Amino acid sequence: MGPPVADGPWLGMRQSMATRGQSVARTLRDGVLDGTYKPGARMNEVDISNALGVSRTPVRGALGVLAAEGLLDYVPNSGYVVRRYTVQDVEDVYAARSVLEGLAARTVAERGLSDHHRGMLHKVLSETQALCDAQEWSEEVRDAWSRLNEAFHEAIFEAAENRHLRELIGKSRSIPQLQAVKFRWHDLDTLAESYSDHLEIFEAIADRQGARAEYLAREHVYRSGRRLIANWRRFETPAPVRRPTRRVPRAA
Amino acid sequence: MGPPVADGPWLGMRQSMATRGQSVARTLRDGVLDGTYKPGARMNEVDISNALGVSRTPVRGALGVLAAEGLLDYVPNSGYVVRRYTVQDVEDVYAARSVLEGLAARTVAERGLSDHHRGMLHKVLSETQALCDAQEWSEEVRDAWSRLNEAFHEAIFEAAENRHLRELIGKSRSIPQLQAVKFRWHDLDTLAESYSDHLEIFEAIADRQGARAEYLAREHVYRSGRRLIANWRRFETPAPVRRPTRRVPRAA
DNA sequence: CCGATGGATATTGGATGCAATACGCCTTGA
DNA sequence: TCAAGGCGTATTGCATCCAATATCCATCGG
Repeated sequence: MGPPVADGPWLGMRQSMATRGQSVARTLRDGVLDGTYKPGARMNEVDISNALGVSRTPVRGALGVLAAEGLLDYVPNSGYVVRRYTVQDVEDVYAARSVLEGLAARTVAERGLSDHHRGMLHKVLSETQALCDAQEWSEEVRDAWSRLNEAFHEAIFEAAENRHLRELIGKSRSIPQLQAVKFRWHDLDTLAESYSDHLEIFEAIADRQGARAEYLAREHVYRSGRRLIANWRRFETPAPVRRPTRRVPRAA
Repeated sequence: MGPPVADGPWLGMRQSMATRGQSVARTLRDGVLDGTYKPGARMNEVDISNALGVSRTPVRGALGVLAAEGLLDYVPNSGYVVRRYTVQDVEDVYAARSVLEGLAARTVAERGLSDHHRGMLHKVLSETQALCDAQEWSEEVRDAWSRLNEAFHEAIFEAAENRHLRELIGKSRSIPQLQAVKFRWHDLDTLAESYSDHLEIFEAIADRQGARAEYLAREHVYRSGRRLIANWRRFETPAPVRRPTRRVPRAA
């Protein structure tokens, strides 16, 4: 691990990027979102450096960025800790998300759907309906539904053509452990319910019913939030018995 | 400027903070918001280091954070540039802000005002009324009004007790040059109009009229946004004649 | 006269070493 | 037995050095 490093295929990097710093940031961000790094966990710079095969410099940069994104808490001279979202936090996030998605839906309804976005939404809805009609439930179905749900909402944000709105929604979707918790308790009934919501939202948008689209989107997100909140506690990592201690005694 | 640095009173630092990195971040953030660093300007690490009397290390950290906050654009291997907000961007921001402030107002109306927040709002409104009644207009009046406006909205966010909402609103208020542009064209009429808006919002909240509070807040922010947008172009820095070039030839 | 090409150089990216800080633990005293 | 203080050490903060990269500019070829 000398200075030049010979640029081998860095193990631990999920994808090559422009700079090591960006690469590390992406790796750590994914890790926080999917629960690899659990809420309350200390982000030790040296450990991460060793794990990713880089020096502390890009790691420090990445940690600062993730803290600015709200994924980590930073305590000067102490370090970075994965931020813990309480049930209250999740409620707050979804309250905000619901009005933002409402805005997106209304905007698209008023602006009108382009053929491109109409096609995308139609495709997503068709596939979702197929999933519903199959009347089967499995890991694969759940993942497929997760992706379709993502795609539906994503298409609406994209059609709204509001850069700032995208950034805010992105922030609202960046919750530690969210990927690990979301959809975990879903079943065929909730799938059908969500599909029906999506269909109504789409029709309202297509019919350029701005106020109705906004209301439906808000309500849809609100209900999704309720489901998530009802299950959040069950997946919470246990409370921090001791305050996040600085040093973890090594095995040796 | 040797390694130990003897910790003198660093010139250029506006306030001492826990770490140099935080201090630099705050200084640069203020500079971007108040227009000291103009949109499109390159943030040269060496120049900033020299200006602030620190090494490049904390500067680099701060730049990464500001980029994550959306104040700077980052191009790998090229550097950081102050993000340029077009009229479209400002429209987008205010579209989002209006629904977020609407949410805040509705939340407070439904939750009910604590005595503390009721007192704060009352105080702010009284002072604003005094400002209106004086029927004078000056730099000082404008600044006072700016602060009172800030305080009014801030009190409502605080009363909403929604941490995430606060973060999102904060992001929506972080626009380069905003401090330099905002309120610049205001006069006694717009002051009176805004005061009247604030009063109505307050009364709706106090009367626990959630839907009405939401509507009024949305509309109020929307109108403020219209005013800002109408004047944004006039204060825009001229278009970048050449693409943001990497190197600026020195005088020597 | 204009476009391509190859240094020269400014600037960023990253690694390393050292200083500063805070935490854990042990000692000491009552 | 428990509280207070000091020491050792892990860890972060920062400065500096070197490598990598992109831009600029001069030169060259057409």
